[in-house]
Amino acid sequence: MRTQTRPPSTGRSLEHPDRDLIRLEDVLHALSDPMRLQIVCALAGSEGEQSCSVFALPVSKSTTTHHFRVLRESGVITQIYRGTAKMNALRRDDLEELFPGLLDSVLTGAHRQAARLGEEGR
Amino acid sequence: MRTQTRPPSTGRSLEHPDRDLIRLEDVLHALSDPMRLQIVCALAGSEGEQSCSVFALPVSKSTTTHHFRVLRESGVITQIYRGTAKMNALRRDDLEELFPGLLDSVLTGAHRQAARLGEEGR
DNA sequence: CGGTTCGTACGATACCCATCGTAGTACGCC
DNA sequence: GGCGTACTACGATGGGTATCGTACGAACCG
Repeated sequence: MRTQTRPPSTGRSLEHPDRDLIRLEDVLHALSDPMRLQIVCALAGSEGEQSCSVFALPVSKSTTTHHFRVLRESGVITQIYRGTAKMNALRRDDLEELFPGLLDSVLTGAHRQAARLGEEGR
Repeated sequence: MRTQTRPPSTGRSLEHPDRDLIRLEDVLHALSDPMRLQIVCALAGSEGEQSCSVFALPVSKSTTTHHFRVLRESGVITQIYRGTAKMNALRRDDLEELFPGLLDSVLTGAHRQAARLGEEGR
């Protein structure tokens, strides 16, 4: 893996809940928004970190920031600044430890639903 | 199974979404409320139907009605009138068909979280 | 340094929703 | 018929939240 070109994280830091403080209700709520579910599916489909801007969501930048914050504060993703970009990654291990199988079943369900609705249900 | 003493359903009917119209976002939203998650856990713990009143939720009757309606309209439970009571049951088969493993992982996650938080996290 | 890119902060807005109380309906039973 | 139980309908209320635009900050590049 080519990690040598990845810029180091910068001074700015972001609050993340400790694993033991992640609550199932908050995770479910975070995933219950179509926009955020789409983000999570995209993150799961690509290994490693993705910047906020690669998703091209059909909402304003402010709204995008809002959704990523909800995902981070609920414990679904980690975020870190690298240069001007903010990189996002799923907290797969933490979620699997706390709620075994949950993330996978949500991702599978989302995938099946997209197929069932003919991709129009976005 | 003793079904002979169960009163038949009465004339009043209730709207339920067809299986194919159940949406993952709606299910996740329904489950993201602590009160409703508690209801679902209780329903899962007891086989068959349960009336609305056996749960003794710490909210008013109107609010209880509201939560059961959200669960029904999102496709998580079925409801049917039997005499004066309204009986509730999980739509296990439909959910399993649409979103395999989802309900089980949520239930398991809720159970583990309750244990982790020492039952105080209700 | 100046410009560009990426993301944030803040206020506004409109909508959603969890909660309640009160009044009412449906059903079973006496 | 009259009563009690179980649940509903409706309106109100307060808090949450998805959305936007605008103005700002932080880092990189030339």
